[in-house]
Amino acid sequence: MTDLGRDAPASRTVDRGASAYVSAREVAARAGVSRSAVSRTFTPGASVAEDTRRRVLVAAEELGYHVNKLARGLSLQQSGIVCVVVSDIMSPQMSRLLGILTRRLQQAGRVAMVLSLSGPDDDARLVLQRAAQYRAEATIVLSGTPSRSIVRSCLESGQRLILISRDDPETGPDRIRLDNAGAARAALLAFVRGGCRHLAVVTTEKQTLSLAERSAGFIEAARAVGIEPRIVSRGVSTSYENGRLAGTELFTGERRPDAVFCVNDVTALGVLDAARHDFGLRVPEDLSVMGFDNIPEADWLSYRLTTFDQPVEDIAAAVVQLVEEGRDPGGDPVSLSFTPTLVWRSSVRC
Amino acid sequence: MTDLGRDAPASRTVDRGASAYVSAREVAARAGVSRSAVSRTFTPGASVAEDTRRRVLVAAEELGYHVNKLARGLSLQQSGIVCVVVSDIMSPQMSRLLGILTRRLQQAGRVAMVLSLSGPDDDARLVLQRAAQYRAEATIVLSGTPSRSIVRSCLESGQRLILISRDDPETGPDRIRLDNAGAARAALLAFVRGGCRHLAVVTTEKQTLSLAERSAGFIEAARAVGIEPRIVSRGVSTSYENGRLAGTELFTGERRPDAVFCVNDVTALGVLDAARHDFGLRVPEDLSVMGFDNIPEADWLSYRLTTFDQPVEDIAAAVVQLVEEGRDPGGDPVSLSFTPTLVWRSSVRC
DNA sequence: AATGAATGTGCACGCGCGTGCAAGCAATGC
DNA sequence: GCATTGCTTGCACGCGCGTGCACATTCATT
Repeated sequence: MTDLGRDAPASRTVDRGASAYVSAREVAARAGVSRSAVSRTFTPGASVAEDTRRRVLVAAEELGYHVNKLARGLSLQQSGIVCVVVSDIMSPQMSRLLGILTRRLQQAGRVAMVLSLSGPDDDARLVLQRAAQYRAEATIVLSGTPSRSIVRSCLESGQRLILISRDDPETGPDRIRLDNAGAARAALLAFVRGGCRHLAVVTTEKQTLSLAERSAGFIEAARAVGIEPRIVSRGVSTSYENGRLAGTELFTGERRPDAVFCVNDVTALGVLDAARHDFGLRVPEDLSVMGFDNIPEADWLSYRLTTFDQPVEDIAAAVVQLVEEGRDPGGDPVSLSFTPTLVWRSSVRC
Repeated sequence: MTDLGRDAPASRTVDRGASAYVSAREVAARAGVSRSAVSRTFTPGASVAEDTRRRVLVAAEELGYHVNKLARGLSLQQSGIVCVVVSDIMSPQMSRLLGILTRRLQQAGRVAMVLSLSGPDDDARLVLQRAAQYRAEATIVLSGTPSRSIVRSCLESGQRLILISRDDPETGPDRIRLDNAGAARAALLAFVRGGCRHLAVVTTEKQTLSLAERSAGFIEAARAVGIEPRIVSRGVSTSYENGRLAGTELFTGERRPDAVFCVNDVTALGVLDAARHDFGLRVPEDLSVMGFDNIPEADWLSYRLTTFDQPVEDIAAAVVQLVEEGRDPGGDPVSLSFTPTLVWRSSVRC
């Protein structure tokens, strides 16, 4: 009565040295119940007698049993896996978003699978294919701009796609966006109010949607008040080094600007350092610099960069909610927009 | 002869709005072959006639089929999933390592599942449990210090554990370590050669193995040459803010140190900023500061921090190799050690 | 023409799990 | 005493896949 079926008549594949995970059948054998009972014990809401439940739990504990979520996902058709596509994890802003996202997904009972996008657009397809192979409940694209055909084929093959600050608005996937143009207008307004007239904008040669919106928004707003800003784009990615190079270019010639709007904090810090250390400019007396993202470094004493904060927590929360809701097949794709808030520090004259 | 079995008599579950992924059976029906043929087409090295192979590929393409790696993993007993346990993704060093790691894992045909460790040690168990549930081929622990009992129970339940700079050497899992003590000795030597005699070390109250080794190594080395360094530990985590606070404490009193060794770059930058901006000290004339990790920010113009570079690429490569090799059941756990290299910049007098 | 080898294909099983269905059992109502 | 109800439990099936085995087919060889 105590413990029958002591020796597990489980299977013949017992001696697998590597990854010898315990299966429910072995637990069942040890607990002297059927495998169904084990399964029910670990299924919330299933009907199991308190006695058997306890016996199963004891046996599971002793054997070190863990439900196989892969198999469970197979029958339930939901893996619990959410893929997150990123290219530059190292960048402070991306790692911030990624961190918050994984944490929240985890709290929601999901798990984040991070897919790195190495270089060109081409492997966007490979990465998304990977996501499909693991039957991701949703795929969140933080970096890279999958071509429209790729996006369509993903959607057709049953994948759930959530683009964050990616692509143009007319395609099919759910989208989360930032009011970049509005922020850029606010930036211009701040510069003008501070008395700056010689404006410049620093961006990169290869622009993503976000970056393009920011620079274009700034340029438009400037023109609307009769100012034609200088535009400097350096390098492919928004790095500190490219920011410094852009700054060097800006400050070398004659018409030195008195205010620079950077599409990105890291770039802005590069510009800032070039101004101070390479050209001996005083910020904000000689020069105002504004960034975007509000990365932690922007608050450091050496910089105190005025910038726009992305509501990362809200964005992550929205994404998780989208994932949890699921997607109704016929329904229109969701499109959410968030507003960055200006964080005043001391890199802009006011 | 062209295409028989046109309408897929697949299953009754066709109308699943959400995540309607295509299965091999439907592809088989469309291509007019058996499901085995489809399976073999996507299995490297399996025997398929060129003709059927093409037909299958066409059908798969049309239907948007992707092999279900969950199911494949179920029968092959290898999921391709590698879990990476991290707590502070936001920190530059962690995100650097994580980025390289995910990329290399991906190149090796694996996929990284990131598990965030929220706060206390307690949920280390929950997180590792999660890894087991997804039948991770290996679990790489970058943050958090799972208690020995947790580690043992993980190993017993068949999990493959790789600890990076974690735990003490006597437990069972594979380990990758850094020669922190050696680096600390080199740091001291550099200070002494630079003529510094009033030394200090900045660390945190809650130390991980790495941090403890660094501070202890420095202290020992200092005592070996007859110097008793001041020790300041601030806060729980190694953050910029805690570094700044530690710096404030160091520079406020009488016996101001002329050299500070920080267990961490981010902390060092906080100390540096406190020294320069809050106390008007000149670096390196009045004060030498050394950090650890060589994060990108350390190379920025405002800091130019002398620090130790972790061979992140090598570490990641070693981890991937460990994962690929598998673990022979009886064999001793692997233990690898790497050596950080001193990167000279201009925050230390020489 | 007959035989052997070689190649390709389908069948059926198992991987670990959830669950509908029916059978078992105890408790309750008449 | 019997019928009814409610709760457990085991059986059996399917989720999507890889693969051993047997069979069909083709081709070269004797």
